[in-house]
Amino acid sequence: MPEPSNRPLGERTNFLLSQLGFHTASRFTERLVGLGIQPNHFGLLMHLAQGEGRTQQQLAEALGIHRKVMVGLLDDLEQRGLAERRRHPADRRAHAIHLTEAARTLLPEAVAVADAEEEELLTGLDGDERRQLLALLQRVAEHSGHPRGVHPGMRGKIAMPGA
Amino acid sequence: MPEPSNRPLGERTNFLLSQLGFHTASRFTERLVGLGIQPNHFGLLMHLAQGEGRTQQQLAEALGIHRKVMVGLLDDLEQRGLAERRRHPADRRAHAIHLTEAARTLLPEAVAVADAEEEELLTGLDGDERRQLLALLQRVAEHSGHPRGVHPGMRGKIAMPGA
DNA sequence: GAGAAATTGTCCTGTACGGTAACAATCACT
DNA sequence: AGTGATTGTTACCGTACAGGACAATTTCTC
Repeated sequence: MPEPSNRPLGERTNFLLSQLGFHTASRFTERLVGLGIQPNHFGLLMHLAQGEGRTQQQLAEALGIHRKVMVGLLDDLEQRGLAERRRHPADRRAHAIHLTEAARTLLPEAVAVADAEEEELLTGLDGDERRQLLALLQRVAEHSGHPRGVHPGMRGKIAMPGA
Repeated sequence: MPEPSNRPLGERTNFLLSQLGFHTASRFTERLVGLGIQPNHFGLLMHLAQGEGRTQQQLAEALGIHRKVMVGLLDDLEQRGLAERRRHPADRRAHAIHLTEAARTLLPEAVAVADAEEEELLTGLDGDERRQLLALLQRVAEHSGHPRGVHPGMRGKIAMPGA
């Protein structure tokens, strides 16, 4: 076994990733409050935007969460007027999930919030450095074995300090 | 307001940071189970290692958490035989927190776990790329305004999928 | 086709956790 | 000496998550 290194936490890539990831997520959560949704709602909406009519089960599987959680998420979205459960044309047990017009209006705003968050986070890096960082993170993410664009924190709301 | 970009989540730096940060933290949590502690315990131990005898209040302040949480953390550590509350020499209300010998044995093992986690995470990047990534993350962290080496997730255990 | 097994969405229950308020003991200031 | 502030702790409450159970339907098996 290699002997443990003496680096402080602030010089460890894994610690920095966790720290910054938590920081961004919290910030994003705060900024989304104005739109009346949470990050996991945003993730679900994004997923729905690229393919409607799927069942709750399919959605849950794609996002790596349990069906039960999807029930709650869709309850939220439906009450918020952003999604609707229609009858599934082929399976009368299942629901076909669709976005509403309101969702199509809100989604770009949420994306703009994400853009603003990213911009604020990356202040201090120039264009080249941003591209470098993005590319490196993509390589690491690729190797981590996670499905692309699926956030492991979807199983549960992201903790928001001081809220 | 700039128009929202159409990039998928997997091409957004903030999303990748959050995704990877969550991933590493979960992995670290899992790996730490063998040592009988959690990441927030680890953070506290690391902090204690570079200065014992402080009061719970001082520790809580340094780590950005509430006194009440520190009570629970120290209860855990004390029960685990890793820290002890001694009488404070100057203030009879306060406790002076010290590490035990067991902690001094365990801490390097925990650091080794962190090292192993980092190594696994960064497989796929060569030495130069690792240095680049670390430097970029440090710059971003510097600008984020967080105290160095303090994890915002200390206020609460990091969620561990599937546990 | 008829019955058995699996699937979908939902609900209920227990459990754990975070945050607020309150408390006794002690210190600091006047 | 007395009043207010500080330290550590406990009790309380509301929320969130995992597990199992459930009716309605589909799919498989014979």
